[in-house]
Amino acid sequence: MVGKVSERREALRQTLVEVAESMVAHEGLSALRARDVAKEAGCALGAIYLHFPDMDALAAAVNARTLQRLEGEVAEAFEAAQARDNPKRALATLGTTYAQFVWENPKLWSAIFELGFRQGEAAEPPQSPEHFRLLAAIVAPLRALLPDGDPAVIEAHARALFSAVHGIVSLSQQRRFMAVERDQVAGEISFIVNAFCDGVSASK
Amino acid sequence: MVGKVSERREALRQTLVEVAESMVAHEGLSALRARDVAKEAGCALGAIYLHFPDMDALAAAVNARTLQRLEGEVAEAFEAAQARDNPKRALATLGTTYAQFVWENPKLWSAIFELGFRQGEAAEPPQSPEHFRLLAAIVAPLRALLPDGDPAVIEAHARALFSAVHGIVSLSQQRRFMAVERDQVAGEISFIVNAFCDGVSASK
DNA sequence: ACCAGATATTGAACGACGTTCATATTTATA
DNA sequence: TATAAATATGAACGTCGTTCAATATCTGGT
Repeated sequence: MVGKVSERREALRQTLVEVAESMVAHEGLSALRARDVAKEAGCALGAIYLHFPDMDALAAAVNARTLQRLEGEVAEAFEAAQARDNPKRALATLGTTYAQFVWENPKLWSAIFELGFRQGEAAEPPQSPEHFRLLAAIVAPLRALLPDGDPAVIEAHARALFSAVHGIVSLSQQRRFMAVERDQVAGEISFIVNAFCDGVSASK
Repeated sequence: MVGKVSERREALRQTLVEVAESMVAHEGLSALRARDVAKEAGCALGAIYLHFPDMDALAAAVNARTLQRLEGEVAEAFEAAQARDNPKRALATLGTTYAQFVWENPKLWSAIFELGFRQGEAAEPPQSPEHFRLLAAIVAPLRALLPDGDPAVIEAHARALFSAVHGIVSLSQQRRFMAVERDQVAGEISFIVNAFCDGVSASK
């Protein structure tokens, strides 16, 4: 009728992910219900399971999209801010862009970790192009600060720096534990990034 | 029969929390089932709701215990490592002790954030004695590094430093996103703590 | 010691959920 | 068009958290 079978199959898969993404973005991961998704996507309840083994897999598809957007946006802003002679400033952009993304997409971002906790440890590290792009964007200015550094060490530092920024943003957004006040986040991120850079330079 | 009513009431409440804690510690928060708790605690299903408004409240009681233990242990190791003339070393102990607690109690620790995500933003900041003790333990060496610093700024730095360590440990334990490899965590925590301290000193 | 009235406890029943699978429908092939 | 294969359906199932009418227990006045 409307097209080839494989096309309609793929179209429904896309629709399911988009519907699910909208629900997670507006109501949170816990509001992602199979019956609601089916109704909104205009298919039968069981049809979801022709495209995804279970609801967690659908949620994972939503999370993969979010992660790609996040990594893409951060890497982009990061690269745009690359002043060749100012790696500190470039790295500070990492933090503020990450924080901004989290504030603009709090429930999509939460869903990534909510599902992660539910599924325990990840079996394999992320391997998307966006992920490598983001990692490379952090490694580049670190290499400028530490020209003779072991690449493996520099990558470990890059991961640690990103994780540190993630920790500040994460606890602040949840307002739990040892959270930094919201209006102090940007300042503290700059502070820690600058100190980190100075530490990198000094260890050379 | 066995004692006054109020005593038995309180005893059952304790039993419920202990049973729930054991379940979360061994099987994770998602394995905390009302019927299992009731059976294990030797009470009726409905009896749980005489002590807690819902299962999330029982989980929250477990989490409060975990958080107290965590904050207590970290603060203790932290204070024990206080070499008056070596605030860097003292602060590095913060990170390693936190990481060790997470590795020894992965599911109890996960439950704190799993429930947190489920319940959205916290309404009020934590106020337990252990929390203030931990905060004070971090503030003290920072004040040594920054004797004339504004107390509010120092507290913000303390929260940011803890959050940064939390981010490194958290992503590493989940093995997700930009996780630091497990055997590099201690080194990266030391690195970031040292750089942070140098940054604090330099900003004076 | 007895017995109401108050209080505490029980567990069957309810509704919502993810998931399954016998059935119905649509599509591809001859 | 006839027939087999592939695809979609949604009622039904089992498992949750939660409720509440029914039951058991306790308490204080006689």
